[in-house]
Amino acid sequence: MKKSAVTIKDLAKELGISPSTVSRALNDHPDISVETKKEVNDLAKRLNYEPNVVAQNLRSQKTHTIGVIIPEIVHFFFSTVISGIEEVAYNAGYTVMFCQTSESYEREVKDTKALLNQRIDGMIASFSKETTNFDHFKEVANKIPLVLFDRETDDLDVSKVIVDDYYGAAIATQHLIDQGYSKIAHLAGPENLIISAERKRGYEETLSKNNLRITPEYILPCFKGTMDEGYHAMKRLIDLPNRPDAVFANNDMAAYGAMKAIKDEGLNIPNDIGITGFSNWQFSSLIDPQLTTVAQPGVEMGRAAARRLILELEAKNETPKPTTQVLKTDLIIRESTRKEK
Amino acid sequence: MKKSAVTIKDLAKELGISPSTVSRALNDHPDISVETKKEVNDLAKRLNYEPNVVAQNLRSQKTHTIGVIIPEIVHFFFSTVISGIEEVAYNAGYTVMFCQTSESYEREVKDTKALLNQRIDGMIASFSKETTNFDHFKEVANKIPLVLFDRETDDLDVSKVIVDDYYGAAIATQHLIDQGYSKIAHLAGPENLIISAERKRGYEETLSKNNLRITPEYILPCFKGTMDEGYHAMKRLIDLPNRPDAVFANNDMAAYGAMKAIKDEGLNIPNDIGITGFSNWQFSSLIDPQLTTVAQPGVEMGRAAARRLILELEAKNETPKPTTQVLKTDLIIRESTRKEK
DNA sequence: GTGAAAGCGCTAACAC
DNA sequence: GTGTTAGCGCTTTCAC
Repeated sequence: MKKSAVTIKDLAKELGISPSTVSRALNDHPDISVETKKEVNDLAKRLNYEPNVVAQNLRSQKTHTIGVIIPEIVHFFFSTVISGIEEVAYNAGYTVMFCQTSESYEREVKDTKALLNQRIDGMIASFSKETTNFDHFKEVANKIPLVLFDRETDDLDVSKVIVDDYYGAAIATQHLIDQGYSKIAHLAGPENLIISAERKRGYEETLSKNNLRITPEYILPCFKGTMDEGYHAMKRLIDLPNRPDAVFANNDMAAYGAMKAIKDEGLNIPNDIGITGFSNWQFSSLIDPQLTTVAQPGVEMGRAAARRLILELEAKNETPKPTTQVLKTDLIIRESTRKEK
Repeated sequence: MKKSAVTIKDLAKELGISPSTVSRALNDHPDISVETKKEVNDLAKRLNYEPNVVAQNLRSQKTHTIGVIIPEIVHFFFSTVISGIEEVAYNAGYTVMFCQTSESYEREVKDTKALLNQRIDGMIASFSKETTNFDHFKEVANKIPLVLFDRETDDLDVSKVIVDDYYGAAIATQHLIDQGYSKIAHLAGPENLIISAERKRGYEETLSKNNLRITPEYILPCFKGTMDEGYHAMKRLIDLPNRPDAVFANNDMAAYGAMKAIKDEGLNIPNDIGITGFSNWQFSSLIDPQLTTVAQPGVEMGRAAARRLILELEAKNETPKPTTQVLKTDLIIRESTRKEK
C-alpha cells in the first residue's frame, strides 16, 4: 500500500545532477539555469514529487503551523472564531493545529505544552473559565508569539483581540431602559473573566447614568452560562417581592433559560419582562420570541487574531509591541424587548 | 525573547556523556544504568528540556498527527464530530490538524494535498457536497489510512463510520404516519450524497410499506439545506391544490425554514402540518414548536472514526480490511409532530 | 551554474 | 553500559 515517497535524491540520481542543484531548481534559485530548472520541475511533476515538510521544518526551525487553544469546539461563538482563524491561516500558507480544553485548567496546561513540543510557530488562545494562573501561557509567550482572543487578562503582555464588552452591555442596558423597563436584573458571568466583569460594569454604569439604582438582589450568578442556571436564577428573580421587569443576561443560553422560566410562570415576554442576551448565538434568531442580543463578530475576531499572529511571526526586525484590538459589538434588536407601549 | 531550545547535545555536553546515551536514558532504554538515567532526567527537568518533535518525526517517519477534513466548522453536527475526534486522538497521543473545505471541491483537493505534505499519519474526512470525483482521496488512501465519516461513497474502499440514514428516515416517516398524517412531503438533500439518497429511500419505502402513494410533487429539492430553501419549498408545497399535511425534511435547518413558511401562512404546527427534521441540531429543542428530529450521534461518530483510524495506524501486521461502522439514529419526538387527535 | 559537505535534532545499528 | 557513526530529507555555505 504505502510506497515510500520520492525525495530530492531520487530526482538528482535520475537526472545525474546533485541534490543541492535539485533543491535550488525547485526553489527557483537565480543561479540555476533555465534548462536545469525545467528538467527538474518536469521530472518532479512526473514522479509526483512533494517536498517533505517535516524535513523542511527541521531545517528551517519553522513549522508554519499555528496552534489554537479553545475552551469548546461545540459552541457557536468559538466555532465561528476557529473558522476565521482557519481562513486567514490557510490563505497565508499556515496550517492549524488545535486543542480544546473543555474549560479545564489542567487540560489547558497540557495542551499548551503539547503544542509547544510540536514546535508551532505561534499560538492563538482563549483560556478556560477555570484559569486564574497564567504561567503556562507566559512560558508560551517566552518562546513564540501568542495572541489571546475574547477572554483576556492583564497578567499576559501579549496581543489581544477582544470585543467591546462594556459597550455591548451598555447599549443593551440602555436599550432596555429606552423601551421603558426600569427594574433591570443581570445574570452575571464568571468573575475571573474580564469579559464578564466588563459586561457587568457596562450594565451597572448605564443604570447609574440613567439614575436607576443598582439593586444587589437583581444580580445573580450564572457562571457556567447554561440554560439550567438561567432558568433557576430567573425563577428566583420572579419570586422576589419586587420582581424585575427586564433582564440583561451575560450570554444567550442563560437568557434562553430565563425565557423558559418566565413563560413557565405564565408571564409574557416582552410585555411583563423584557430580556436581552449576549453573543448572538445561532439559535437566538430562531426561538420564540426572538432574542434581542449583543452580536460578537466571531469570524472577524478569528481573522483579526490570525492576521495579528502572522504579522508578529513574519516581523523581520524585532518583535512588535503587543497591541489590543477591540472589535465593536452590535445590538441586535428582536422581539424579546419590543414591548407594546 | 526567543531562547533557542535545549537539545540532547546540550544535556550530553553538560554531563560529559554522549548524545545517544542521553537519548536512550530519556527513552528509558533497558541498557542504561539507573544512575545515568536519573542524572539525565534530572538535568533535563532542570534545564526544561523538551524533545523536538519535528526531529523525532523526521527520524521516525511518523508525525502522530491526524488530518481532518470537514465541510464546515460552524455547523453543529460537524463540530460535535470534531470534538469526538479530538478527544480520542488526544488521549491516544495524537495531534489533530484540520481544514475546512467550506463545501468546495477545489478547496478539498488542495486541503488533502496540503495535509499529505504535512506528512500526517492518517486522515479522517467528510467530503463536500460538490465532490463527485474522488481521485484526491484515492491518492490519500494509497499513502495513509483514511477513514470517512457521515458522507460516504462506494468509490473509496476505506473504512467508514456512518449513520443509519435509511433507518432514521424510516422511523421518522413511520412516526408521522402513526400520528395520523398521510400526505407526507419530503425536502430532499443533494443527490450525490448517499446520506440524502438513503434518507429519501427510507421515506419512500416507508410510505409504500404503509400503502401510501409516493407523490412526486411532494418531493422538493433542498440541496443546500438552508432555511431559505426550506421556506420557499414549503411555500410551494402549501400552494399545491392538494397540499401535504406533513413534511419530512432532510435536515433541521430546512425543516425550520419550512416551519416559518407554515406559520406565515397562518397554519398550525402540528395540527395543520406536522414536521420532522434530521440531525437534532442544538436549536431544534429551543424553537417553538420544538422540532421532532432524528438524532445523529456526532461525538460518538467522531470517536469511532478516530478509534478506527488509530487502530489502522497502529496495526502491526498488514493493513486491516476496511470496515463500515453504522451508528444507530434515534427519533427525538417533540412538539412539531404531537398532533391533537 | 553546479557539486560537496555540513547540519537541523534525534535515534538505532554497530562497536567495544 | 556507553560511545561512534550514520542517516531521516532538506537547504545552504563554501568551493570550483
